[in-house]
Amino acid sequence: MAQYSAEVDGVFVALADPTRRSVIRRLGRGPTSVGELAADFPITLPSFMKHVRTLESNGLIRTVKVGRVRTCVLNRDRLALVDDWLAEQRRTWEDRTDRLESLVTEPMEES
Amino acid sequence: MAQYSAEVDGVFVALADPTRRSVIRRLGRGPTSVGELAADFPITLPSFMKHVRTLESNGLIRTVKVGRVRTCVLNRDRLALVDDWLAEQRRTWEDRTDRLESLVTEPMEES
DNA sequence: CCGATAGTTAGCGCAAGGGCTAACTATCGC
DNA sequence: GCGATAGTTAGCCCTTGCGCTAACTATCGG
Repeated sequence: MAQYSAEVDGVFVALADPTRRSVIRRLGRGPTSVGELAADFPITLPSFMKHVRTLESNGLIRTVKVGRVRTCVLNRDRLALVDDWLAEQRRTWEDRTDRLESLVTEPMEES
Repeated sequence: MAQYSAEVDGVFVALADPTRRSVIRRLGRGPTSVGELAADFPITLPSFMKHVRTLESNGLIRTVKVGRVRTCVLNRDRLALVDDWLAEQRRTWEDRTDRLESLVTEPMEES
């Protein structure tokens, strides 16, 4: 039961927000300043910064401030945790026969 | 900007909770009744049911009630959305050179 | 039919999440 | 040095999420 990994949890929590997922996508194209990133979203800078902090504190991005500009960089390694999690799922369900599945495969009316 | 897919969003939101991820893992081993699932967690049944509903309404599991027992089944297809999302990330960042990355690769002191 | 079992419904409490404004700090450019 | 630019801090609001109890419904078993 359980197997609570705070790391994995943090990553999933960070990815649960569409704004943050968009930031990740954007950063896939290369490092970008906070201001430039924020311009894509209809929220205020302070609100946006919270997302940046969340992403950073969960390890999905790194940021560096040079002068007055903070630049964000994607941390791909961390996304791999999601991959690992998915892989583990697959491993689990490949280990078993699917006989029982058929019992409920055809969707019936909800009670 | 954006590309808001409610489906993808729902899946990530559902996966953001450790209890729900554990349920997914468990269901990887085969269909299981609500009661049996709930026994693994230190929360009350009604609380647990909310997680089940969340998983179901986001398409990660299906459930069928037979007599007084509700049985849950994993819906693997839905997990594939996560896979797709990750694949898209990789596609994006494979399309570019990594020159800029080095600028910030060595962690500096936080401001 | 009656008690036990398996979920369900209703409603409540509280902490966290995501948004905002206002006001402040720290460069940069000239 | 001064104004504009780029973040940052502080504090507030409101909704949502996740947990709980209490009480109810609906099988199942005998």
